[in-house]
Amino acid sequence: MARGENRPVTVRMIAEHVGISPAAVSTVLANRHEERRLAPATVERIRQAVRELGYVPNVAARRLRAHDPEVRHMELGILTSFEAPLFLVSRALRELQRSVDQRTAPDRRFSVSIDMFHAGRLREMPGLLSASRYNGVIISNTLPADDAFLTATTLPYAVVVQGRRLANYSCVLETPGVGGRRAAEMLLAGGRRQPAVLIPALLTQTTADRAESFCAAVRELTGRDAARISAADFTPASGAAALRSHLEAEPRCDGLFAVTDTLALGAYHAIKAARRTVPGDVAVVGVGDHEHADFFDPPLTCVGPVYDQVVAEIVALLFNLMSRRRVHPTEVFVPPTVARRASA
Amino acid sequence: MARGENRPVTVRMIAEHVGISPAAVSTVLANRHEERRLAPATVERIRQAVRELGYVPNVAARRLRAHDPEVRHMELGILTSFEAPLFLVSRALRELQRSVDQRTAPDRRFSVSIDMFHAGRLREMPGLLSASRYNGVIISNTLPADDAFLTATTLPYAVVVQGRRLANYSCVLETPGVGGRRAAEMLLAGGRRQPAVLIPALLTQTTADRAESFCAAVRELTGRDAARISAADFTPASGAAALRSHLEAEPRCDGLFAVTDTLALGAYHAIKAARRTVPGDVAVVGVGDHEHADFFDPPLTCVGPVYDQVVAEIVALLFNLMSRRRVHPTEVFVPPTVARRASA
DNA sequence: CAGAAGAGCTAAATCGATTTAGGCTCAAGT
DNA sequence: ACTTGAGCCTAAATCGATTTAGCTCTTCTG
Repeated sequence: MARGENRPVTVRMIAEHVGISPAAVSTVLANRHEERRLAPATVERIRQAVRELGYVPNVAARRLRAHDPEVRHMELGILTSFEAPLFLVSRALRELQRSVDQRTAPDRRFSVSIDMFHAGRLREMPGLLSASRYNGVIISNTLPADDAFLTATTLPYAVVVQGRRLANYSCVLETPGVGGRRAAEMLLAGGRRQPAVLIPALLTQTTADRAESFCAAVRELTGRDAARISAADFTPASGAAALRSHLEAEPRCDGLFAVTDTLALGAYHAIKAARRTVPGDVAVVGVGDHEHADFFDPPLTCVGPVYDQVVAEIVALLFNLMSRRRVHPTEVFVPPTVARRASA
Repeated sequence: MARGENRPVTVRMIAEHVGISPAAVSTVLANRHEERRLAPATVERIRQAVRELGYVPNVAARRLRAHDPEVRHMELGILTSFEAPLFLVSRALRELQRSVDQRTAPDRRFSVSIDMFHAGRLREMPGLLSASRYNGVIISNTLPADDAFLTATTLPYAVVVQGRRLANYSCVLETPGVGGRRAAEMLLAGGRRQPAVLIPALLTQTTADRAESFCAAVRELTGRDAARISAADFTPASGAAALRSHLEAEPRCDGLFAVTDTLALGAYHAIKAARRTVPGDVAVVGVGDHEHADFFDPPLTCVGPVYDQVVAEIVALLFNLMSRRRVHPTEVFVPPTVARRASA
């Protein structure tokens, strides 16, 4: 395997290698050699060369040439991190697809895809800066490092950021300062005296805000500080581990705000393992408008924005940006609501 | 909004509209008019025209022109249906990304994205047939209609199909005929006399096989037929509803094989709502190597292939196909294993 | 007033693949 | 001997955007 000097293999290179025209190579690659009557021997030589040289088609070139010039094609993407739960993203995608299906016309088509980056390393995403991949994107689940990168950059296409405020970007997010407060109020109104918040080590802006507003509200309403329990990541396992330690250190803990549903699942496990009950011994409030929260045992009381509404706002904004009907960055806030179930 | 005769707006059209060269328009679009010293008035006229005409850049053209000719770019996709749970897909994506990160070199980059289709309507996916979107794809969660479409077609790029056998495609799937049998054996060995299987209305091939092999094994081992409980879809809610009816009609039901984890979650709910216990009154076996199954209450015993192994096989196959080291379709079977937990 | 400097813009090549129209050879038919 | 046709292949245009090299005109300098 030679490296370095070997540029990507093109149709032209194959043609030269075989001593034939690019047209013939293209014909074979498209499997149209029969109708175009290429000699079987030639076809074989071309195929051989294709294999030997390790040809990989350039999809951009193919698309450019192949597309119907009557149809305009819009490429939309949802960018999220590998580390984030895909669940919300899939709802966003579904909703985006719905909007897009409505707008699809004979002369107007859309492609929607999900792309993922490693949390905190959005800047390394290939093609992010080049405007050569998307007509518009939704960016979600960024960490502060990603936010800093975005703020320092201007992406040359339509962007809507979900779940955080960023200078110069259009953003859709939960009204800040409210979610955590609602959770705190619920727990305290339920007579809990030792409320704690369970958070992952890496916080997105919205998650951090939830934790902050929770702690602020607890302090304001009780004069004491809420415990902050830090889990290694978002998984139930790390949530369970973190809560287990906490319950040992602080046995009087009687109320919990878990900032993701996966952490809440782990928390349930730890609470039950410690032979306590939800909500009898420990009340739990989760986050979001989770489609499975009803099936937690007990069903999980949640605080969060109605997700469909968030997505609808995002999609509307994105299309306005792409059509340039809106030029300046806009912030849209969706207030969190409480879905009262059995856990608090 | 005129329709029909209006072809997509190109840079050239804007240039003609303004009475200037395409180069100038391109300069403005790239926001490089300062360094290239375009007159502010001209810039404004161009911007105006861009807005008026509703210009949408052609990303394929941009990419073709913009890319570094030293670097070969491979586009990989994971195709799955909107209706399927995204959870497994996200693991596949993560694993694919890992492989891809390893293979990334200065002269070799990859893009990986998830694309979704409506279950049963894969054929409507734009760009599927044209070879102008992907260098290689993994197709997952297809329904019989999609399978039929695929069998009748030859996609002009590397394809690996997950979870079903299709003529002329390379496939990776759970060893057929085994998973359901294991589930049946476990339930029967646990002394269950009235085992049932809970399935969604729309069955993928693997899911259907699990249900079949379960029923076959029950019949073989007991001489009686297992009950088939059909849920409207994959959601916990529909699983709960279906099982509720079943428990009313068939109160002696004491063992359940739920073919997806979401259905199992719904099943737990219905069983508890009927004031029965898992596994005391009803033992439950789920499917897969689910990262959250440990945190179900009680933890869910599962039958299924080790998912990481499945993904590893898929990725290996895909790369072999793309490099043309393997030309003929191959089938890879991954045997299901049992993860024994508390529910059965 | 010649020449330089700069402002403002354009022509044309280019990215990689596809496809249309047509060219050349040789054999068969008249 | 001349046409016809089949077989096999090529030249060149094309998709839409970007960029380099360079052109023209004005203004300023010495």
